[in-house]
Amino acid sequence: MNNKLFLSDNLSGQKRCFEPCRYDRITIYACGPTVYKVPHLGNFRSFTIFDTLYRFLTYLYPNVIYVRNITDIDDKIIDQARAQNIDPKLLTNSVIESFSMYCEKLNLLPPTFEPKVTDFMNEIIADIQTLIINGFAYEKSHHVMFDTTKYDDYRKFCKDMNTCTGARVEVSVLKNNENDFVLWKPADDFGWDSPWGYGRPGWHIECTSMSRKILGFPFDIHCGGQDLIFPHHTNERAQGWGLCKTECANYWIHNNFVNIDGEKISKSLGNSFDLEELFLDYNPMVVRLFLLSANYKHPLHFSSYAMKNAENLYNKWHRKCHHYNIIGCGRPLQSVVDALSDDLNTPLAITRITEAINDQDNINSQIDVEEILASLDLLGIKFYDHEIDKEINDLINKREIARQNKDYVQADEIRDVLLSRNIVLEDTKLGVKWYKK
RNA sequence: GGCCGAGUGGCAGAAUGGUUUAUGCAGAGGACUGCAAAUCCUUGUAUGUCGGUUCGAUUCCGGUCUCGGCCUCCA
Repeated sequence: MNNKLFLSDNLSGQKRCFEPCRYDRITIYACGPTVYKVPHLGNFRSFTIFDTLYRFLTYLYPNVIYVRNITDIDDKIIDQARAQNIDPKLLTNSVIESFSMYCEKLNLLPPTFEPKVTDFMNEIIADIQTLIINGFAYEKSHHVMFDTTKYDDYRKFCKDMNTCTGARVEVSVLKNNENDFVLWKPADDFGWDSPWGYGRPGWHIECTSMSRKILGFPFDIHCGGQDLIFPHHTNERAQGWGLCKTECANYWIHNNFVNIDGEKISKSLGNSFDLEELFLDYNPMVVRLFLLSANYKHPLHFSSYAMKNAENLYNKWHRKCHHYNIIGCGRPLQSVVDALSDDLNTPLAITRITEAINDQDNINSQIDVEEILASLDLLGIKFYDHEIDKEINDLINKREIARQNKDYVQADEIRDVLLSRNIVLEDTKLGVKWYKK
């Protein structure tokens, strides 16, 4: 492997050279959505970043297994379903459908596995039993709690974090220790039978059971939003250790948030908005480019100005490249590979692509065009398909005839018609070019 | 209160112990165009603050200020 990949591992707090467990089987797990509501732009930043990581790992290694789960049982799902007076399954299916549609629009590759929690209930129950047997969990009033004092390394993620004085914590009487957390809890309805009664799993055990079953411990990379560091990933480590006496993952990657008006976008803050609204104004590829325009560890500020920036850049790329529809051949630019190798530096990769595109000589060279297109593919950026092109090209040809006849009225009419469909024309010495606004 | 992260031009956002600090957008002037658009050429503006290390720091270290995040809902 010529290119060494460096990743900021949050557990060690250091940027480390990536050494996979096995070169022939790279394993990566990303915490996916809880489907009580369609994920918002901030959620999709995470999925887009890890999709890009998946794409890059796939470029570097022959076989990459990418797992992104779907949490389809949870208190919020129950609450939301009750509020709408519908079956939770109906709710989750509908949200999953929208989620999949947005994933497709944003050109997120399907993960190798996309497990649902409800399909892993046997594994979850078995894992909780194992934790009890191994002495890491205790049963109390039909609950099963994880005993955090049994795991010496519990605080590695959050070192000296004071968990007591934060005010938001109410220590339940069920807990033997303040950090203990729920593995299983009783449920009135929407539950499963278990040795501890009818109930459902706590939030953290599901990812442990699914990742262990599908990937095995330790797998290579565990990723998610930075709000998951504590408690979710902290507790996953504890559970993994309790089950297997091993780390569950070798690298922990966390992305920063999308901010709007100086605050993170969040479902609970109520400042999130549906991607559908965004897609009315912007091409999904513009949204993807925006989401990759900042380093994943840094906050990304959402504004119409920032979106406009991304749109302008995308249009520029499109204008220069979309006529070269070459797919699946060529290697990406070395400069782009270098940028991504350094902790997935997507803003720098975007810069490198722009530099290459700005260099007219490159555009005249077929091989370099392929390099640019392969680089765009690494970032998951694509242009349009030929079907639409044909209709547009027909109109453009009609307008060219009008222009040759100096019938500028008709020529401008056609241009306006296309413009109303957000197609912008350019008359160049090499012919007419168009791009989509 | 504890812990973590971030402060770069009008905006977004990279990089770097050193003669000239990207890239894109926006601005100004010019070329080109049936009109445009795009493109090309020219062009101005920045490293929160105070110290320290150094021949030299925006970059390393320390203080400080500001902002954001986590502290059992969260990507």
